[in-house]
Amino acid sequence: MSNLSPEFALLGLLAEGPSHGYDLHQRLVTDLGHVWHLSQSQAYAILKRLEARGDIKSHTVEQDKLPARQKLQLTSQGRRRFQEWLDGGAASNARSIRLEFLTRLYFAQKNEPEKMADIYIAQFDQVQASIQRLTDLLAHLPPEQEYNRLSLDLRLRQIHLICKWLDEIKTKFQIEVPA
Amino acid sequence: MSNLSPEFALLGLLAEGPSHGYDLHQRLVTDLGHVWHLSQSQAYAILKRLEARGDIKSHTVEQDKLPARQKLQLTSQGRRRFQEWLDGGAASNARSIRLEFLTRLYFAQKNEPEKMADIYIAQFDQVQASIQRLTDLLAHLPPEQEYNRLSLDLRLRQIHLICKWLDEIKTKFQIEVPA
DNA sequence: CTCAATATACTCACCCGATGAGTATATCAG
DNA sequence: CTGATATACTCATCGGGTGAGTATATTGAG
Repeated sequence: MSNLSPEFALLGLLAEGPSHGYDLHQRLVTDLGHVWHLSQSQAYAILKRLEARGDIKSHTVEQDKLPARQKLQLTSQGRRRFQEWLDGGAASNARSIRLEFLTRLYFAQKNEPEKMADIYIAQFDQVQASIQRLTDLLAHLPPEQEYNRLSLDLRLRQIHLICKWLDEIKTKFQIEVPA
Repeated sequence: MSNLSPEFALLGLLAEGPSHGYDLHQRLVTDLGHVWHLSQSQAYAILKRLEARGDIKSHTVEQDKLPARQKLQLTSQGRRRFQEWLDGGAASNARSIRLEFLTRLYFAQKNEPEKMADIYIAQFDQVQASIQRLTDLLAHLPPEQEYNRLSLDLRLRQIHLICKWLDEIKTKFQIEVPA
């Protein structure tokens, strides 16, 4: 998968009730516009793909005066895929943590706040694993590889930074983590 | 452009002398494999595009035993484009700084070390501008936009981190910056 | 000696991400 | 009444990225 588009964010918005492309795009921009940057046309493209995959189904609704809409609904498969994404994974690099973790938290807070702790913990564990992986890589990197070293070094520090940021999020949302 | 592929890295390697796809890919992986992650097929795809654009020209060279090669050379346009990239721009977000700035520095150190300071300064200035931009955005963000705020906040901190990292690079390479 | 792994060199089919422009109608403010 | 903004969606085009396939040559382990 290694999915870095707001595909699941759209699925999640649609999980709150049937809607249509224009509206989903608007809502995503309003609520998560500084998380995901999504053009209108790209939103439609993703929705089309989701429909082709069977996560969404659509039918045309005529309107009195405005152009017809494609009313979209989640299929049960789509709902399952969204739940699996929400419960299942955790992102592993800086960018995808910012995007995916925040999106997971957003939907959890809205719909099932009791899940926030699980999401937090899964992400925290993943971050620890990344620190381990990058530290090992750095330790075994031949010393003459200066530029590779600088790159890995920055990545490692970025992950450490995310650790601190996660900790503040834990406090902010009063997430209880078992010792 | 907002180009986030190792296009210019390939151009830069070719600037050191005519070569062919397989070799360029190998060298990129060896020297900058933890900066750019580039599959072989993607390397060929980029080279093809560069040829279509007229930055590269190729001709077939038969070999005794091994498969024929497409020998690649920079055109004068390609050389110019590479120089413009090297001298011209500076990346503005965390990821592209890691990728592009390090790549610029790599080629400068190899071929024209006196340029390192200019590249450093251009990047530093760009980072200051990003800090300004993100700080302003955050200041004007409505307080109810929690998730947008968290995202911008992380981005801002990442840029601050890069500031420190840049400073260490300055020391490491003994770059002299006028006050 | 032989066979399998590795190296050389490149191609192809496919999908996803992203932009920018275009289309058409409706409403609202000045 | 006119021009900006909102509603609603389409299309062409490009670039990024994967995974598998093709074909031959060399090397090394048993």
